[in-house]
Amino acid sequence: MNFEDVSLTALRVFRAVAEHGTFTAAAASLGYTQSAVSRQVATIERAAGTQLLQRRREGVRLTAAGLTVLRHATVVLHEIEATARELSGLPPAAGTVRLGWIPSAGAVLLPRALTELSRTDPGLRVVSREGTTPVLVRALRAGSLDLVLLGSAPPFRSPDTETPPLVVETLAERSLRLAVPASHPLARGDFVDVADLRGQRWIAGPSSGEDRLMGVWPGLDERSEIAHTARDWLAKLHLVAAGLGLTTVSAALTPAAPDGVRILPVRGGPQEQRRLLLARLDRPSAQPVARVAAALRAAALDTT
Amino acid sequence: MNFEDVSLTALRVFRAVAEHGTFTAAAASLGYTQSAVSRQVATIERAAGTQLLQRRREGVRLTAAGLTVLRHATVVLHEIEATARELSGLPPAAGTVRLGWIPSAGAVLLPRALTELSRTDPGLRVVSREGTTPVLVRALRAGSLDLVLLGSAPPFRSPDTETPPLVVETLAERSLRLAVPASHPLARGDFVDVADLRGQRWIAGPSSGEDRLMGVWPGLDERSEIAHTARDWLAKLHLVAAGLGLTTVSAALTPAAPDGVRILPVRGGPQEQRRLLLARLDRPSAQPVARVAAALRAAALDTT
DNA sequence: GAAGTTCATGACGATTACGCATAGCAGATG
DNA sequence: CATCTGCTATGCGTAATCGTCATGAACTTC
Repeated sequence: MNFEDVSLTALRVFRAVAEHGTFTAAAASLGYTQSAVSRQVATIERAAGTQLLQRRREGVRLTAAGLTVLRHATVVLHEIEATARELSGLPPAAGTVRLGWIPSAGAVLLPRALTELSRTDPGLRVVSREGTTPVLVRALRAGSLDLVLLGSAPPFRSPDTETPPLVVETLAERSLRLAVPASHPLARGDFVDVADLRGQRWIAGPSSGEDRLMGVWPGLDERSEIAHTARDWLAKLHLVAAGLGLTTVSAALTPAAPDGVRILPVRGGPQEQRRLLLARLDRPSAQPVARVAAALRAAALDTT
Repeated sequence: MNFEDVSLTALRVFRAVAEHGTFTAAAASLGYTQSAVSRQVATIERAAGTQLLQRRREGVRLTAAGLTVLRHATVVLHEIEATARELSGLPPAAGTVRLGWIPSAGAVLLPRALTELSRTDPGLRVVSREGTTPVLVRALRAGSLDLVLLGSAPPFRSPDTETPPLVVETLAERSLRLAVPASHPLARGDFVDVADLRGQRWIAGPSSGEDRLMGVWPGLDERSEIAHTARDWLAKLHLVAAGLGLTTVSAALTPAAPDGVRILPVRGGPQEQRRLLLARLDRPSAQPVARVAAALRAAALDTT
């Protein structure tokens, strides 16, 4: 079987798998069973004559050939969708930009950039969605997002190691700060000393994988007590406001801190920097995408 | 049924129909029966929700929607083929240019341009094929040719009236000439007077459609005797050499005239001009295509 | 070692796609 | 006017394909 005999269905299934990272999730997103996905992937791999996916316990990873297929598949499927749109008389819909963002970019940068955009480019339509870094990166590679806002911590590795590499731009570099209840003794000054952080109670992020101490000040070698874990920033900050613990927060979130929470720098330890990244594919960006990127860049400068 | 549900097979069939102009010819080129083609076209039209082809007695003609679909289909199919090539480890094969030409461009211009190209761009591969104007234009639109050499006579209408229009460039404008046997009384001078053309025997081209007098000097209102009809230039010119008749020929063919044939201008009538055109789609041309176009342009100037 | 992931696969029913044969239609030809 | 020769459309039977269900195998986590 030749690759030219693949079906569009197989390409769609493959794209969904690439985007969601597992057969099961892809199946759910398509309304198929996992079995159907498995067969379609087997078929397309037979057609390609090579493995396109490395099966690993936690899901799949694209091989080099898989990336090649994905690159072409996104073009093909996009073209089909564009044909359908044109035939139904709709405009080319080239004005819509799809943006992905991590939660910590959603409270300040995103609304500012979008507000500004709606003033300067009222014709531009932006649809956005939140997600974790791996989810957003996969969606970007699968062609279902045009731009992605990501975070990065030292040693500032690239968000993925695939080829071709993503085009990544640093929008801002901010120091990591501490969210402290206004009523807390530590909140009296304009900064906190790292020595005072031992023995505090912490509100951590969801313990996902390696960086399981997200939310706890880095480098505290003593066993820190994690009192609560939460993913949502509003919840985290209100837990802090209620005096239930401390948490780390990017300086960029300062303007969004609710009453009862102070965002303070920490002195005495190594500089803890966090970067906000804007990533896209290495294809030439359409003009509306470039406008949104520019607005995000401007908004990031604004919040300095 | 939505257009997004079309199959690649349907797109391929549709492209073949657009290229060959009839269901039957498309079926033959694909190794299908006419029945299968008819069904696939019906399916894709149902998916598109509109007629894509006007059925006429002599074949089909694309509607506006049909052109839209064709445009996208060529992209999609090209992308699939590129994927197949990449997966089999071959280079992107971006160095191959597909050129179409009408017979009168094949004897002089084509070999000159290709010889020159093989000297200046040895890495460039050109595959070419001969065809009639409508066949070549359809093949160009269907994406199976990159460049097409065409002829044009007054009133120099565009080779087709579809949208988007083809990008057409005039490579040369030559006067129409007369091929005369060297032994013929008319061959004594350096030109022929139009008055002497009455009552001659002619070697015409195949009587296809409107321009059924191709080969006979235009404007001879009397009934001219067509002694032979031939499509092939070598045959035509050797029929002339054997004294079996006269025929018209573009001045560009002069260097290719065999012994026993003189190519002479005709005086006394209106100027009969013929243009050699180079046509391509309105998409931006890849660099190798531009090289070939440049070589053709240069060769056309050379043969002035 | 039990439970919960992951992907793979045999069996089955519904759909689809093809070729064959034939019908319908319009212009050319005698 | 009848026939012939292009063209496309369609009824029918067969063979391949696709998706679900149910189950299995490999592996991590508790």
